[in-house]
Amino acid sequence: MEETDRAILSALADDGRQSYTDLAEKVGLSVSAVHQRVRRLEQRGVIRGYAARLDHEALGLPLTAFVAIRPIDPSQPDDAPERLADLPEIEACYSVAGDDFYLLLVRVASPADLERLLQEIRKAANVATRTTVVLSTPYEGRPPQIR
Amino acid sequence: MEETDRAILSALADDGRQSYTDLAEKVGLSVSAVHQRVRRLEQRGVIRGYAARLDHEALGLPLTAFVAIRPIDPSQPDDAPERLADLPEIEACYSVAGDDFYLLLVRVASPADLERLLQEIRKAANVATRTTVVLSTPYEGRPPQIR
DNA sequence: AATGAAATTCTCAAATC
DNA sequence: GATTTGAGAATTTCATT
Repeated sequence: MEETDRAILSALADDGRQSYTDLAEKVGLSVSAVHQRVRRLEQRGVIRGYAARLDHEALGLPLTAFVAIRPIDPSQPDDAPERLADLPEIEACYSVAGDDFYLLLVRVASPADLERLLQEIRKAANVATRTTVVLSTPYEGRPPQIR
Repeated sequence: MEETDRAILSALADDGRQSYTDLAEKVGLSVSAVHQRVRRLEQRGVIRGYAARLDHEALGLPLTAFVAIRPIDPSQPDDAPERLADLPEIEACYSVAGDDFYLLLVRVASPADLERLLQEIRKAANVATRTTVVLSTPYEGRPPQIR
């Protein structure tokens, strides 16, 4: 990874909607050179896309939790991620080493909604759940180390 | 939250860099009406910003882990998040209910780097760590439920 | 990687519903 | 109060050097 590309990626991680004009000034290249580099980073898959960063609280989803899940019957096929994929409260699903099989990151409006979601998760994937409620989020979504 | 705003937020969560022209077509309004709504959503803090979604593997950070931390000495002031804030491998820090105090999401290049990072975390914040390695990520960063 | 030019988009005013 | 129209400014995009 080259110096200029790193600068471009850092700038776009911080503000994904800034103009190529601004980007060009920051990295010290012409607009078209920056444009070409961004195109290449997109095509190489280093940049996977762009997303608005939305405020969960403002969207009415102030409650975040981690839900560790484990199959009730470990002999059954393990297709929990697919079975849970259309529950929109689930932001992420990680397959993990250790006692549990998957770790889910979920966002809900209230404890009542969390209770309902946990029931849905257990039913949909035939799993036991262990939930860790998030009390506050000192920081989240920080840009990855670019080197 | 109004129907049109929800459509705008969904579209921008999916592609944060699309033009107002495209957005306007999707939500069935004029370009300037969409522009004004987006401005308002930004000012209200519903849209907190825009970010490029970067590929950790392409950036040379193929190893993800969750690190639960707990103070060695619970009588000391609890300022772990600030003490850990300048470790760039830490993408997120959640304060959680339960046995642990904080849950960190970290990205590193290798098991050796994870080992080094854990030592740094323990030293910087005077904490014990319990680490859960992520084996794969069925999905991550899905858009929040917008209603 | 830079230049230059055409096509598109952004931005903001005033007018309209 | 929200949306549309219209026009000038800025940006994106691409061919050429």
